[in-house]
Amino acid sequence: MIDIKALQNNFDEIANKLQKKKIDESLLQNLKELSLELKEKKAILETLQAEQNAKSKLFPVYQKEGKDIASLKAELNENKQKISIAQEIMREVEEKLSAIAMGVPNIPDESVPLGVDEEDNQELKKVLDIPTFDFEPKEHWDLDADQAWIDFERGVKLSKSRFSVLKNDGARLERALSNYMLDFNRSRGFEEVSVPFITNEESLKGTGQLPKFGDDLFKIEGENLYLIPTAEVPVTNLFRDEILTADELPIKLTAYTACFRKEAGSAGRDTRGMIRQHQFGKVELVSITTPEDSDKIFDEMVSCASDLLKSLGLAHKLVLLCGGDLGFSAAKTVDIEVWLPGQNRYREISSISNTRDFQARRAKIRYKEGKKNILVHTLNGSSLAVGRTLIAIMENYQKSDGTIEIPEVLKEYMR
RNA sequence: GGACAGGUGGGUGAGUUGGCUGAAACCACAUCCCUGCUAAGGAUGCGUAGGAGUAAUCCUACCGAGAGUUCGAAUCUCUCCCUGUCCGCCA
Repeated sequence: MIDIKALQNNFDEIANKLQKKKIDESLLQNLKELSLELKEKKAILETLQAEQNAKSKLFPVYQKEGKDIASLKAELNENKQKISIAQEIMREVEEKLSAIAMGVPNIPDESVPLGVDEEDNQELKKVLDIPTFDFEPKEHWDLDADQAWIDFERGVKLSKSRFSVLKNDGARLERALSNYMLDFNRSRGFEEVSVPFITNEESLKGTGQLPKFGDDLFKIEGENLYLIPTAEVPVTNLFRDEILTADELPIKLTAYTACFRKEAGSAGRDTRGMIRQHQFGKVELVSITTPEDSDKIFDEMVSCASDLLKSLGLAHKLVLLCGGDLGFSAAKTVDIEVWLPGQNRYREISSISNTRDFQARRAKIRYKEGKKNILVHTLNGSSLAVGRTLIAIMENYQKSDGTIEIPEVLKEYMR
């Protein structure tokens, strides 16, 4: 959630910054007015409540002194009516306010470039040269005809389209990759956690997937529970409603989870192959930091993911997302795109975001600085999407005879 | 899933004939004093959120969540959630 108080005080500045995400200024104006109205209505209610409290305390006194209670009681009964009306009014304003506030995206950083879509993203750097082949490199689904690593048909039989089954060395490679990634991240100071793949509504509100993006989630029928779209949800929410101490920070965690997405807005896109599945494995990085440290940790996370790809010998580039391409909760995002020779293009394989205090405000994650409680910064990033890494290895390590070499660092994980 | 017992501040734990209890006491923690050495003693402070005020301070809400009864609820009623124990079931 954005800082409503800041919106009251620096309206123009915030409205201006949110232009990058194409947010209508009238919506913000509405939000500001509602917040001021709420303050006003709340003051009215609190005055009435104070009166009720004070006068209620007179009852035992009157009784002791033998005074008449009836008139006082009548007076307070009347006041009680006023209170319930004031309460109703306040609740209405509050609901309107929170409905809008929960739907306003995070404010982009100063450094985020202007732009409407991925065309306007800014390339930061390329890492490793793209490999050359003395034959025509195949796409992973063609390659797979020889390997039989991925069984698309039977994935569909078991579930539906956009599900697949891994077999043979494909299945083993997936597990090797997950293990390797976790070990790599641990060597960079990220502690491993294992979390539920199903979370409740509160958690999804905390990280920003709800209430706005419910269509992207698989909901469990009859329960207030959802399949997680990313480990970011359970791992960040580990600290929801908590007040941490300064010396606990930064908290740096890594977790492997399956991720589940409806891909509601992606009809027809990437229907072939394993690029866009309803279920995929991902190793995630999550950091909880002080505001001062969050830029530094962000860079560490980007390096971690980039170095991981480098260690696998996979050429990639780092891209700074423009305002229009930035996600709902992110103030700043760097995507990492890996080179896929078969497709002859770079494809997203990781996305690292600093949400600043946006999620922390929603999830009430704070830390103690002296006597004050300060919102932490939360950051998350993939390191990496396992399925896409598998594809990248297939396409980059393919031989002219259709076999696939295993990257050196993974060999010990494949024994 | 069934039966019973519970859910109070960082922890332990008082508080049921409803009313100076937002919450005793103890522990932990922080600062200071004393003392001096890996101990002891003393003083003070120590929940969250919002609002008013330069500030001291004051007001409101919160004792698992929500609703209700009442002039007034941590204390009574209802619903839900969670924890423990026993039973059932199960990797």
